[in-house]
Formats: sequence, structure tokens, C-alpha cells
Amino acid sequence: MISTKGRYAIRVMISLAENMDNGYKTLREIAERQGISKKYLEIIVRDMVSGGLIVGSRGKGGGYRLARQPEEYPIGEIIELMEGPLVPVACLEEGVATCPRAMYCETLPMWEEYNQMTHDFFYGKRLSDLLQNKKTDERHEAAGMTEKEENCGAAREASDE
Amino acid sequence: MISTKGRYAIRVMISLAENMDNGYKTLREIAERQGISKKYLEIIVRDMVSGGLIVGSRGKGGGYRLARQPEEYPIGEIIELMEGPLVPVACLEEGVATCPRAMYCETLPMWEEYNQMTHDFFYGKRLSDLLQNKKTDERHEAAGMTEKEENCGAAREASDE
DNA sequence: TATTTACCTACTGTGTCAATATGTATTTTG
DNA sequence: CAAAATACATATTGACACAGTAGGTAAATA
Repeated sequence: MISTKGRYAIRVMISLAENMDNGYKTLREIAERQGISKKYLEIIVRDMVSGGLIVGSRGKGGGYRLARQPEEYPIGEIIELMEGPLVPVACLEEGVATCPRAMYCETLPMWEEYNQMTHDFFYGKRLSDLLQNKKTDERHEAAGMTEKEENCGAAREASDE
Repeated sequence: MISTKGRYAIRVMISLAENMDNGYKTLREIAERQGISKKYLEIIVRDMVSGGLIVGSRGKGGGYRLARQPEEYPIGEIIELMEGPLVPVACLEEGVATCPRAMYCETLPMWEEYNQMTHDFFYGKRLSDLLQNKKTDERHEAAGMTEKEENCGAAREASDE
């Protein structure tokens, strides 16, 4: 299951992609707009900078911007940076010694097949593909929602049954 | 990522499927054969009984057996019983109120597409499909491995780096 | 120099994972 | 009936990740 880390990261990327022409966008803006704790976003965004997804600029007028064009970001790269390797089972992780059971393991072919499918899916999708889905911002602000309401899963709110 | 709970459960199912004609198989046999802690397996197997996957019988001569034919078990059912819902994001969970962002969420279509793909994959595969992959047990016992070696991921051994 | 911004370190509370430990209940066998 | 073998039940543990919060430092602009 993709955690808030990965989901928020993708939303930050979308925010920055929409802001491409306007230079840097501050974290305060992004956090308020998305209804996410700014402090928590700082942690996420730090990893995104060190991972080479975005570029930060300090001081007044600073903020964040994309490091590449939206077409150049496979979604899988964003997810793997935030969530770790996109593999279904530990024995398929990179750099792990081949499992001694591999030779006769009945389940390995299934995991490999699923792994391939997942990898193809998330590396086939690009950030630019997600921008196509977007509706106008007016529609959404006109609805009169507070920032808090437009969250979608701090996961806490929904998990009590 | 599928945890040991789900992976061990599938291996137990395979063990029991291979034992179909011999009545009940004890947990001790399964645990020793697979090199898994019997005590830990008890927890897993309890959920499998209450989930209707297998049937237990107490007392001498008891053990566990499948509740249905191997063709009647979608792998997805086993995984979801042990790991919880097979959805990539919280907002797609059953019984969760529709996310207020759903209308204009740029990422939801992607998650829905992936969710559908995953569901189809794991509910298309059956326990009987995994049995086809099996090689003879002789090959594996003749290799002179101890039970400990044939584990494949208590996840501890590989996760240090 | 003051303000604004990103950046850094540490901490917290809740929960899950992967077990371990210790017992209870039930069935077969001697 | 007693003993053994089995499943079933409850509690606890240590390590770790998730989702934040708190309080600061460094750099750029006005």
C-alpha cells in the first residue's frame, strides 16, 4: 500500500508542474492548498530534493521547482524514491542474494510476473500523463471546501472500520 | 510488499494441497519442512482456519487440511485474508466514504487502473496454478540442505542493506 | 539589518511485523 | 481412565515504520 509519503510527493510534483512558468513555488502555498501539514511536507520534500526530483531555492522569493520536464518523470521513480523498491516480495529486491529456495520455489514465478507488470505500469506512466486528468481549479475552489476537507487519506480518518 | 504472513500462508496451502490424499497434516511437519517457526505458523494458521481456507482437527492424528479443491482458491483471497485489502491506496478501500477530492483528484484514475490490474492478476491465479511449477521433492532434499537454509526471507536476513 | 524562505536534528505516539512464551481444550491410543 | 499428541488461545517482546510535531540554523532578498 502506498503511504502518504508517496501520495503527497506525487501531489507536490503535480503542483510544481502546474507552476512551471512561474518560477519557484513555496512550500507554504503547496501545503495550504493541499491541506497537508507543512512540517510533514518538509520531510517529504527534503527527500525529493536529495533524490533529484526537484530543486529548492532559499531566501525570499525562493521555494521549489521541478528539476526536469513533466514528461521526464516516470511515476515509478517518484514512488520508489519515497516508498522504497516497488517489489512485491523481499527476495526480489536488488542486491539481495538469490534465495536458496529459488530453484524449486513454487511461488517465485508468480511474484516475478507481478513484479514485471507493476514495474511496467508505473514506469510507463509519466507525471505529464497525470496532468491531463486535471479539471480547472475554479471548479474546486468554488465548491467552498476548506483546505482540511480536501485531503484524501491521512489514512487515520478512514481506518476505524 | 507482501509480508511473511501472506507468503507463509501460501506455502502452507501448497503443502496441504500436496497432501490432499493423506488426510490431515500436522503443523509440526509443515513447520519443520519449510524451516519456519511452528509457534509463528500457529498464528497464521489460526487466521486461515477462521477465514475458511483450511480445516483443523485436534488430538492425535489431527492436523490441517484444505477446505476446498486447489482450483477453488484464488491467490488473491489468501493474500487479502492475511494482509488485508489488496488496494494500493487507502481511499479505494471497501466501506470508506468517497474521498472529497475524488472529483478533481489527478491521481485517482491511476490508482483505480492499477487496483483493477492487481485484482485481476491475483484473482485470476489459483492455488492449483502454483502446483504446476513444482519440481520433485527429491531434487531438493538430495541437495543436502538443512531446513533452516530453505527459508527465503524471514526478511530479517536480507534487510540489512 | 530584518524578513523570508529552505534546510536540519530530534522527538513522540501509534501501530505492525515477526516472533516467543505459556497455557487450555480436544481427540486418539495404551 | 491416563497419557500423549495435536490444535487452539492469550499475552508479551523488540525492532521498526508511519505520520506527524517542535525548535532550531543557513542562505537569499528587500
